[in-house]
Amino acid sequence: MQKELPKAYDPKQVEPKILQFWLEKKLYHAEIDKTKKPFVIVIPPPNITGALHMGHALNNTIQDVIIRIAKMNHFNALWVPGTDHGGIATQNVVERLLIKEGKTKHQLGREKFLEFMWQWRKETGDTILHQLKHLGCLCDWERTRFTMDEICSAAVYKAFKKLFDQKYIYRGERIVNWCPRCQTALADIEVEYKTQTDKLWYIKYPLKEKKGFITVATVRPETMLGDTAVAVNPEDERYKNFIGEVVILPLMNREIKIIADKVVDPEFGTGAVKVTPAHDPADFEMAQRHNLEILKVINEDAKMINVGVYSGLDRFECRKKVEEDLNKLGLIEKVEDYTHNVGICYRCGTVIEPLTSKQWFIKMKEIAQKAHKAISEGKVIYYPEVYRDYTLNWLENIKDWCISRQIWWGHRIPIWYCKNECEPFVYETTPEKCPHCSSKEVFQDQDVLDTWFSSALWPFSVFGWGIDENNSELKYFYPTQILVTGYEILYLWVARMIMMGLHFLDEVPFKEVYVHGIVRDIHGKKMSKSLGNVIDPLDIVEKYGTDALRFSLVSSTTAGRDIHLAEESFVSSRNFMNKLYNMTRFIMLNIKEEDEPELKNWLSQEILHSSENFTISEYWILDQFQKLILTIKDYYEKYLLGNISRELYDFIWFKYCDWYLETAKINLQKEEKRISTLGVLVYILEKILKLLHPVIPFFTEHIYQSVKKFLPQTKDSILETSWFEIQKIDLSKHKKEIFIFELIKEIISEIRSIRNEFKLQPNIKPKVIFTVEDNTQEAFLTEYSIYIQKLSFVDTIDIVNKKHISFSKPRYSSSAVFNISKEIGSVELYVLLEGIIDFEKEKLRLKKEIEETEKFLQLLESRLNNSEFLTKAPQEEVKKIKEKHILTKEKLEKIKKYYQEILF
RNA sequence: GGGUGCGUAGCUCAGUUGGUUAGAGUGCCGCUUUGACAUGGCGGAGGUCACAGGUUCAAGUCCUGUCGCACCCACCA
Repeated sequence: MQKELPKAYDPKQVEPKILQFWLEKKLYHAEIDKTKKPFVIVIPPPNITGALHMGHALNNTIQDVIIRIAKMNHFNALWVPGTDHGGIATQNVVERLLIKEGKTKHQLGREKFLEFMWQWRKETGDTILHQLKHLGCLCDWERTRFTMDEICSAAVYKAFKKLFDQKYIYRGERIVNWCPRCQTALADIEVEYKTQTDKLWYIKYPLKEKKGFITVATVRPETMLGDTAVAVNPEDERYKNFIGEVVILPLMNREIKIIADKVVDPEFGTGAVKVTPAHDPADFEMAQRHNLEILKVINEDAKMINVGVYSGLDRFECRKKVEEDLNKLGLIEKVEDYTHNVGICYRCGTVIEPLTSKQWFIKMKEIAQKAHKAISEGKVIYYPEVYRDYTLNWLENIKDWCISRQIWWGHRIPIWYCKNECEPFVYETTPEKCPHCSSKEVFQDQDVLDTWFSSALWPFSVFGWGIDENNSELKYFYPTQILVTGYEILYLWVARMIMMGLHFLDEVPFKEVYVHGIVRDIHGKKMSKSLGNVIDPLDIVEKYGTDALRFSLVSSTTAGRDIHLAEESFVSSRNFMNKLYNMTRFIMLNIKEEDEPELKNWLSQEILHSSENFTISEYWILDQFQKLILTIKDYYEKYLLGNISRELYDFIWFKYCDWYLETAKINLQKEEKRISTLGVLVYILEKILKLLHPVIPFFTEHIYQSVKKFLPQTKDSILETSWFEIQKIDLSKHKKEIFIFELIKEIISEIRSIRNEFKLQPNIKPKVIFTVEDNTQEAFLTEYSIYIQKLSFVDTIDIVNKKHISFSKPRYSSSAVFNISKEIGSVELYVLLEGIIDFEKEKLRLKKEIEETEKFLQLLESRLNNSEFLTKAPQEEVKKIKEKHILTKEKLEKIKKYYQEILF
């Protein structure tokens, strides 16, 4: 390293070069290697409409951390990237573009529109992958897939064909959420609910055989035109005699039956409910159970049909008309206000019309059971665990999957119909003739598959399952190791991958699922353009650097919880990068050129492992480092990546820099200590870099390249080294040194505190006196007083052995007592403040200290007076409290005595 | 309506299996340009751990209830 090093770290200088280096070395690429265990992640493919947002940044950073750790743990790590065609969402985006150009998709027609889609996908579809590359993501770019590319489409076709042949796929007239504006069925998940207050109408339906009425309540009177029954609860005493009776449906004058069904809530309304199977999901189910007629009275444009004079009216106009007509007939018993949820289209806000239509479904029950079993047996492990139970619960209540969508963008359903109404058949391309009647007039289903159908196959479609299910890549890389995802697509996607993986390959698609939360703003609100609270990851990269972005994201995560992000977080991470940079800079600037061979020699001879001849701060930092490693190991096993980052931050900043580095400065002054001090500095630096690398890859790679020349064993890239190495140094014989350094730290903090309390300017260096009671104490204080002197900015340190010299307490001073250990006893510290301090302030300070100490003593005594504590608490605990009690008591007496003296 | 999670310093959050006087970042106050770093250093103020009970020698941590917030599922006329 040059002498002229900038004082601040500049990621913009570093990141492009490092990225280039990785790409050129192809460190991202993995091939089949039977000597190594594979560790595979498939990316949750981002939608091609997407520009990178914070959610992507989080999701992919986590994956990158995991894949880099795997690589550094010497697995054959592979991360497969790709994008998703995104169905409705993408079609919408492009449709809006077209509208801006004054075109609609209907004007263009299907073929032209799709051409436009593909063109668009070609131009903008991979933007997000480029952005991920710059985020440092170590995806195998040579394996980039797209859900509608040849490889993945082959899988879609094969899966569809198999499911069809196995009779899992069926076509059914089912009730779906229909958006009359968008003209398509919507998945349940695509329906939003809005709370609104409407009128609840109580309508009297005349009985046919008897006199009187049965009254039903509804908020949608127009649907009564499609009623095919009235239902009551079988247990409802009021209506027991009505079951089986026939009523005359007003306005339509149709006869409909009164049936009994236990879903009817006797508490609601009148306890009797009108049944409109074609326009209400619950009623539809009832109709299935009771074999009711399903009468469609509202069409796809939300206009009334099959209802005589009402036909052609809009559903809301019709509502008014029905109300009027019922009023005229005197059939409205009463009207109440009623607040309820109304389903609306998540895209346009139009009120959803549930209606029946022909859709393709997959029978899910059997397939779900296999998944349920596998998850219960622990074949898929969820982090955090709660998500396993959510998934199991969902699988238990699974419904058939509606896989047809009335849009154009997607995999067109490979079903063909024949003019002669033969059985529909599956054919991948255009068939020449109907296989049943050989008619040449065949036409393909108009619909496309739900976008999640191809997503569900993703973990194996990317390895070419669709083309050859026995290919060697699939055999080697499948099942994958871990899937990283947000909890919002646990059912839509994750559960379905598990089901499809088990169904087609008889193996779960991944062994582990890492579930993370959603990135929100600082107040917990979702980031959205309309709220104006979006933080763009690209802006953050620009301002603070990629590593700062990554570090903030990773260290903010805690097991499955949402992240509340504020820009300050990135400032803090940027500062940490700078701290890291300057800490390295300090070490580099202290290594002279002529030191290099000696230093390298020192590091290679593993003198370290002999665990002799270190200073106390070195024993201490090596001990702290050992503890850090064990903690990290523990966290890694539970994938607590946030905790790992926070631990590293604390260790580096508050231990390595604040304390060890400061003492190292002192040791570097001593010629005989120079090399060993530099040695320990570099030893820990190297290991820190490796541990940090998965989270902040650019910075660590950059520094590694500079540190390399001192290291005995190196690789081209830090990625090729080991993430994790248990330290081989045995520190068990040096507990005493470690303990002493802790004590020295305390003493230094105390003196600093006293300095601040009396507002001593830095140029004022007071004298400090320690009183000790024996030679042991004297010896160690003498040995280490240099640390105290330098780090707390004091002039001289006198050590008075009370055995030999009589000692009278200095008048103007501030004191403290340090309990070294039971064996060694305690030492007293006096900071001489004569001529410097305000005497009155000192009295107040002492008074406060006495109060605090008394309070603490009381606490300890109350414990020791508790006989049950003495017998039931662990012995160690009791012993600790006892020791503490004795020492505190001594301390209190001393302070009190001193306080008396100072009062004259 | 059913379920889950959360409520700890002004703000955002850590806090393992219950065990000394509850921590960090940020903000605030004071001191500080000393040869790694002012994107820094040192010190400080600030918390009845939502509330009420209970279990325990001991509860931020376990149990019950209440209130508040968020989300998931269902969407029942």
